[in-house]
Amino acid sequence: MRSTDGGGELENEILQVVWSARRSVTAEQCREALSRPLKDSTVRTVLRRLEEKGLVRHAVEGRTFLYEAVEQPQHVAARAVQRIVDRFCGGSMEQLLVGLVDGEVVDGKELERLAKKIAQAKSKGAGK
Amino acid sequence: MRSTDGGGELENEILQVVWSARRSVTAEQCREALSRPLKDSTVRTVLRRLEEKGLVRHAVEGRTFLYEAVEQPQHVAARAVQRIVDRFCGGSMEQLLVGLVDGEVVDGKELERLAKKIAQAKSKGAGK
DNA sequence: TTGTACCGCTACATTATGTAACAGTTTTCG
DNA sequence: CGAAAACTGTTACATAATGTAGCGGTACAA
Repeated sequence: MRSTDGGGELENEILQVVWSARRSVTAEQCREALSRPLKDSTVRTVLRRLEEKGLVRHAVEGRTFLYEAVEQPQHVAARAVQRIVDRFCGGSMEQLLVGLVDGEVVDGKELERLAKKIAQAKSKGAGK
Repeated sequence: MRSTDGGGELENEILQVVWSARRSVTAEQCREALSRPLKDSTVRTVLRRLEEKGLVRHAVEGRTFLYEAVEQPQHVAARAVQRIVDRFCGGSMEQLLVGLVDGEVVDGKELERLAKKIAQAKSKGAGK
């Protein structure tokens, strides 16, 4: 296995479904939530793979598997970004940010505003 | 082809070599720069694939191919981050930043400091 | 002219991913 | 009770990306 990311497109779609569920979902519910009509075995296979990757886990309710996400999407995103920083920015978060602004992925001023906002929220919310 | 990223490990290593070169490199120079002993045909194949992905280009000097990077690593990183934001953060850069701070990939204060620094540098350096 | 240095093309194994069939086991309903 | 339904476990197979090379052709150097 290459990474602990969402990997392929279908895996990603199903992961989104799991995340969008208030609490947990069954394979069948996932299947219904998808746009394309896929066989239930297909959905179950993908869910199993996501579980192997540690992205979802399941509990057993009666005979049914109830899947739920292990991490919040932002955390998965954070880990992915960490890898990017390591791979392409020599581990420098600053270089990444410069690249983001430079590549117009985010506006400089906007980035500053968000950073300030987040830092404040962080300091206020008493470090757990 | 799945993406325009660095893809696999070897592709990434070779891409790093190209980036680390002051100007351009030959397949042979790449090969020498790698830790593992690989056949030159292997290195050339990977360079060709990187070129197909638009990550490097080559010029011909005499009979030799001189490879150079098309984009700066930060730009490739920026594109990768954009995809992550789309996939895992509903397109919200703010959510990503929150995730980064929350996941301790970067400290809140540090992020703020960097953002400020970058915004300033940006405004000063007159719009390109 | 004979290596050598290089390139173009082809090949092949492994892994990730999409997609599904089938078999086995409980419930459930007529 | 017996068959259909609902679920899971297992296995399969095709396509793509990637790692890793082999070979054959050609131009250039000694």
